[in-house]
Amino acid sequence: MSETTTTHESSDKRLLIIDGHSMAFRAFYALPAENFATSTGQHTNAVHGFVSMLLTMLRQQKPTHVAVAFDLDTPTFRSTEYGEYKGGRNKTPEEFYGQIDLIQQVMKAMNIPCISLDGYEADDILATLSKQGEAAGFEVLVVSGDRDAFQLITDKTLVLYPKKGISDIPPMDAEAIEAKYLVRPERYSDLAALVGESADNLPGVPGVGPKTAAKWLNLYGDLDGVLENIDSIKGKVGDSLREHVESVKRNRRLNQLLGDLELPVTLDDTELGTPNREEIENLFDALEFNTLRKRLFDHFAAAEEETQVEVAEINEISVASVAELKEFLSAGKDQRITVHLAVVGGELVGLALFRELDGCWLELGALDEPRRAVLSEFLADENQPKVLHDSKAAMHLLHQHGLTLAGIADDTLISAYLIQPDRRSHELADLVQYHLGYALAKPPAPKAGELDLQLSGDLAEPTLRQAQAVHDLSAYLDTEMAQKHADALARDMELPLIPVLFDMEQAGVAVSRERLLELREHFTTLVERATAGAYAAIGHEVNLSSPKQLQVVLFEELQLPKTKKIKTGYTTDAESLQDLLISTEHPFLVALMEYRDASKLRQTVDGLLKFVTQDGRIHTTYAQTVAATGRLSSLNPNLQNIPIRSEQGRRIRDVFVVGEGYETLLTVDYSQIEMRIMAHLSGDEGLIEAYQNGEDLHRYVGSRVFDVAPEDVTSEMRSKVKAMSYGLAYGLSSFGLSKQLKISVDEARTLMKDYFDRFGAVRTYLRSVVEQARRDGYTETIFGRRRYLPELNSSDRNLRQIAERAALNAPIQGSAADLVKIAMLNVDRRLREGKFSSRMLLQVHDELVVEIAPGELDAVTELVTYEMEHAAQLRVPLDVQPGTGATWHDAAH
DNA sequence: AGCTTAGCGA
DNA sequence: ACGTCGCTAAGCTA
Repeated sequence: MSETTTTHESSDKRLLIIDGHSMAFRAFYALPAENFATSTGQHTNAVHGFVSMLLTMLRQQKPTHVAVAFDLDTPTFRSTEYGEYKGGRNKTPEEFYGQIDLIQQVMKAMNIPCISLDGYEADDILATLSKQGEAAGFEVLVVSGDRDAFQLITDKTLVLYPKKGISDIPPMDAEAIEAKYLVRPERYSDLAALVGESADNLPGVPGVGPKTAAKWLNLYGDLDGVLENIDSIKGKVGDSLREHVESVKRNRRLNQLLGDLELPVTLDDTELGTPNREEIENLFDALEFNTLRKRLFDHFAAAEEETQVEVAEINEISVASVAELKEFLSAGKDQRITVHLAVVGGELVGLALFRELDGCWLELGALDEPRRAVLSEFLADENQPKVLHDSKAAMHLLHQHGLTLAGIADDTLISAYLIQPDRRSHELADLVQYHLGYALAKPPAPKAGELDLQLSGDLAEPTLRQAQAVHDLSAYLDTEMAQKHADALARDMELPLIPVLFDMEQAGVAVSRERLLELREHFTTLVERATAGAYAAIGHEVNLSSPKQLQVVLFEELQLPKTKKIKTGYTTDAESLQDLLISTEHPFLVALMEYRDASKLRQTVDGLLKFVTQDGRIHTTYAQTVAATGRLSSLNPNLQNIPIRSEQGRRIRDVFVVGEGYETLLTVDYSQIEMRIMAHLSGDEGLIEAYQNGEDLHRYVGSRVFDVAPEDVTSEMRSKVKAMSYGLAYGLSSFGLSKQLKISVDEARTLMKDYFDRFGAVRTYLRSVVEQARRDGYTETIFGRRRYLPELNSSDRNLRQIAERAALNAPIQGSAADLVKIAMLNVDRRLREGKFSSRMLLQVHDELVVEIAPGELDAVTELVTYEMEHAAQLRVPLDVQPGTGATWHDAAH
């Protein structure tokens, strides 16, 4: 019997349900009627807009099933109960007549079912279909301009609610509703009943707006609760509510959508097929739709070929004059504009701007001053939302040309990462292929050494194509993010962090080149000394950096005992060398280990020297979309792995110095952040109490595990429980613990049992994390960052166990990463608000390094300490330790 | 160019 | 087989 494993990455069935009248009206008002009429005088703007919008959604959302619901003119149970229902609406414009019928004809030709039901409204059909879809395992998208649809929002159902026009239709999920109306979607109808809905001619309680209604609902649970407690509501609004209670009850009856209707179609009937070509041809001939005809057939031709998705034509707009450029940019006011840079050999040469189907190309070298000024203002305008792929890199490139980038509304690199944090690459072309299903052409690469003057012209088309791809990806990934509840994380954490990281990278950290050179000499001397010693010990030369050659020396020449097996023979790693030294005391091993240590440190110093720039500083790059747990990583160079543990290694930290014009360096780091998160997540009373009482955690745990008084915990006991406590967060086994502590497996097992006997909630928590992740397909941090681990259900035991350890660790490491990011955002905000000149330079997972401007030390220390301690309210206090000094080493404590 | 081994950090 | 997440360098093989 075969078993299908469910993937949680994305559902393969997606149902798109459209409120036909609602969207037809949107389209009607978005396009001028006078521009869309056939030669016989039939207006077609609503039809055109509707079909265009539908095609855009098919392209962006890729539904597998589609249906359109329409109201009928006949009375509904609502108008029967309440004669004035939807009364008072303006008369339907004359130009609208006949267009609904035409839309239905197009739908029929496209083999998309139109559903109406006598006595009910389209909204009830949406409700019924979304319920059916959810039950059948679909991801459901409801397209409606009617707020009543919000009550349908669930984990699996989103509402696409048009903001304005037909191009900006953001997905609304529970978080979005809550942010806007302060109640969960399931309470939205209660709120609407109190507030009233003018579009339906349902008057609410006078004097009661969304804020008051939300306050009541959150106080009493729901509308029934409000009505039960109606007499305890004081003041004028209370009187008003009591006076209008009957209309509230009526409103609630009327705005409840019916999800259990008998429909004339089944879900299977809504499966998206191919259009009837002949019918479409005839219909579009009559409607005089030609560009739309091509778009429609291109779309379905591509869908049919599967691998070959046709991409919409780009309407390239000339921006040769200031007026044209202004026009392009202002036509998109309040609308997101995608910006994509063309880079040749690391140099910015031009950029493409794109919105919907319109795009323009600007070559930087050919830009006159007036247009440059317009572009510069556009890019820097915080209130002009922009969409990019890798906006931090773009900020650096633009900065080199004196341009500032702000107003980043979306970054597809971030979106793709939040949806699939385990993916190693999020390159644009890969994402387009994976999510949108077509191959994005690469811009022509320049021939080595020659800068072709024609090249810039050749770049316009591919760069516009890339901009279009970013635009389409953004729409698709935004929906995916909403579905996976990553939208708030993007909006409130990752996107705001981009400019903060940019500033840190731009600032860099000052280093003493002199000390680096001294250290290089020093470590070189040590390397040479160790090398000579090693050669002397064996009587000949050998490449001490070659594990392969070392294996020959150790295991053949010297006949030392074999170490742990690896692919290429036997390992020569530090731990094994140490073991060999203990058992054989061979002098070669001493020299080899000294060589390893010294050459590693020299290599670190050499690496740093390569990255010192003209300003005497090192500018690392933070990768925001690499670590699957949500951490940042640092590269070119990596400043998150500068040695600290060994005495010799620590000396490297002295080369990182306070910059000219600044007073000192401040470092602030979290104390035991991951253990505190473990205490919070597990809710273990013992751990929580220990932290709340400010005890030495490892001593406290040691006293419980070994059943002795805290003062009798020996340093050996303490280090054992410390290793165990940390190991637990990584999925440590008793075997691993025994190896680490060099004790027997039995002893390790007993140790763990004693630990869990005293801190049972930790075991319960760790088990529940894996269980939950196996069930849902993902783990989640305190702040809702998910990591998808499909291999928890793998039949390969090895893969499964790796995934289990990742599942144990991800919420802990990830929550810590979230906390630090929140702290960084708040520190950055307050440094700017307070007009401080001090600036954040480095983040090392649980530590922030700040360069302090003269006179600001006390205030900034206080500020950073406060924001790190208050990044979130956990069940245990967050403790941080500040330190200051002229070098990174001196600032550490 | 890509893999393997090694070692540094949280 | 046996603890998570990263980055870089060197040797070696292709």
